Amino acid sequence: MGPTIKDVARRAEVSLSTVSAVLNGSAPASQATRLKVLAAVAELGYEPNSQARNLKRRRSHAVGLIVPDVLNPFFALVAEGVGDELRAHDYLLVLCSTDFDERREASYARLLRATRLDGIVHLSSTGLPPAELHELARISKIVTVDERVHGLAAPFVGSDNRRGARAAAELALARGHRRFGIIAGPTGLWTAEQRLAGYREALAAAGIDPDAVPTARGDYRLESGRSAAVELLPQEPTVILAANDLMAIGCLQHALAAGLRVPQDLSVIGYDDVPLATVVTPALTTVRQPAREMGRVAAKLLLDGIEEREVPESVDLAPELVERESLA
Amino acid sequence: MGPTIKDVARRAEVSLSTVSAVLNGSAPASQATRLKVLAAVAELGYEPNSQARNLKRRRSHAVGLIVPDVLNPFFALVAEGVGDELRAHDYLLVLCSTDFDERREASYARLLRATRLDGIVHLSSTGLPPAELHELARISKIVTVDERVHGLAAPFVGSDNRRGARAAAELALARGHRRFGIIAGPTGLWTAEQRLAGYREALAAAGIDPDAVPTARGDYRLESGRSAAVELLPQEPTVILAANDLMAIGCLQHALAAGLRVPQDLSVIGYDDVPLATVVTPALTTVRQPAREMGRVAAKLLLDGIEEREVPESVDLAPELVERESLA
DNA sequence: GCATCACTTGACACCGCTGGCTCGAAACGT
DNA sequence: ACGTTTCGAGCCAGCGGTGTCAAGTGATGC
Repeated sequence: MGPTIKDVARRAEVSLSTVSAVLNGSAPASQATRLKVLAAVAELGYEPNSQARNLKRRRSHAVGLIVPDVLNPFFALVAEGVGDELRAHDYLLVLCSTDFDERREASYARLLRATRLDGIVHLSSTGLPPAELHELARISKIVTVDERVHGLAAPFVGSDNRRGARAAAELALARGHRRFGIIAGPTGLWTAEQRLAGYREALAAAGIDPDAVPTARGDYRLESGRSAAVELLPQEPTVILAANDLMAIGCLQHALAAGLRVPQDLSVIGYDDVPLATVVTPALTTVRQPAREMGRVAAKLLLDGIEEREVPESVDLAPELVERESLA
Repeated sequence: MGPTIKDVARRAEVSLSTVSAVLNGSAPASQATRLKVLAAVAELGYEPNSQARNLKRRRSHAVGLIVPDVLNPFFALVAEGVGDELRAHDYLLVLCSTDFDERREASYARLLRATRLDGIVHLSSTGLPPAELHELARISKIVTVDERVHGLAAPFVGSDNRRGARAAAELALARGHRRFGIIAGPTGLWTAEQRLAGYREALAAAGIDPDAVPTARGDYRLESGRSAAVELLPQEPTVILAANDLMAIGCLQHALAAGLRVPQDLSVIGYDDVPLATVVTPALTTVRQPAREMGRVAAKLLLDGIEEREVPESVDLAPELVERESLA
């Protein structure tokens, strides 16, 4: 075992509390004692045991991040943002990847509850988290990101998905497209519904009946974009609006494989602007969500809450259209 | 605050230690008391405070993962593997993303040292970690993954990079290629050097002088693959061997942009087999590293070490050639 | 009916650190 | 010169558990 505060006290020939006081600056100390203590700390290579400190202070100086899947670059970006903010404040990040599995999420919620984390950043994949999470939320600070969660009274950080989607549709309209196809996200997910609503709103405003637009549902994963394309292409749209980039790319691949030229024969617009969007050919025109920033802000809100500062009910970041090559 | 073991004891009308004994099974208890205790736990919704338990037991039931960048899908896969294994044993995962910055790595090492984690999984980006990490390694269990670390006496989990690279080069040779270009990884990195050695070995065995093969260095990132391509293409190779997929893709993009057809005019072989490899067009022929498995094994080794079981010095997983479309 | 034994149960001393409170001494005021 | 304030340092009681150890219980055997 490493040296304890007791060893330091003995070595510096002062009492335990004096060492503690010097190290935390929690009580005044004379220059002489301070020096003695610091010298002893250095000689011993003493490092305070944060378990003991946390127990006493009833804090853990750590926050959990519940996320469906770190392989998804959007989530990974959010995670990075959260991590950046936490590191800046010397908080630890406990990563919980649920792999879209509700049972795992529940078991994590239990684990985190026992762990007495100071707070949780929650990124839902279902919009309807298990009962355990509500339980956790009652005793722990929590903030939700990106996906609104039903019945969870927690600060929310996201972007205006409806507006972003509307902008995407309007751009396509402005380019002269009239034959649309839509790949929506999973039913019940707030982001998915908002984006769909945004698309439909813009189309309706341009005099196109949204109900007449071929619409397929995907699950936000690449593969589901492919299947959606299979469904949509026979209707011969000139542009497909996809609720996220991964599905847009799946769609793109299927279209390419089917011999269509993109964007000449078919245009595709994604959503999120994940790094991947620039590496596919043609590079994806999409709506940028400031994912890293969302993570950062969420962490900041959480830290504010933990340190009993005022926290806004919700903060919305602005989505931003980014034009690349997949729209003609 | 939530209920403590004291509250449970009072409610069940037994002593503190009885509750503890029942909950941990550390001492025999009659069926009757057990039931009383369990009932009280359920009624109160009691959850043991793991901070207190950890302090007493001198364990944290958490391990740290030091990784350069979770956005890199290879690292993310390793992280998933580590996370899977840890979750199965109810260990927490503390994520430390260093963003390739040695100062950050050092500051994480200090933070982790104070935190008394049970162990560390370390994935180096430099092969030469800061002094703080060596310090940390002295007092903490640690296992390294993928990248060998100089002067760190810790179990290692990786794959045989030399063999994988040789296999890639041999495949190209078998397809009749004679004009090679190589994009190597950063100097000083074990994986990079091993892969380069593997390529050269195979070429030499086929009677090609490795020193005469145009070779560029990249930093494992996509952009560096592009610049390497700029350097290499004028030499008119028919195939380029890249030390990882990201650089291979960068190279691919540049080649495509320069009007070359892949694989007809130029073949490209990557390394790692990240998920991205299948989404680019043409899909990348590459050498698969079992990243998730590596993470899982590393975590397993670490857990074994923590629980004082026998741990092998090093475990090597087998790389595997995966043929797709980028090789003609 | 009483001693013995196997089994339970409860008291208590920590784990390492914090912080309120007390105490002594020096510095100040009148 | 004495009482009062001030400030630095030490004592000690926790934080919420765990696990050892000794005492207590009921059942059993003679």
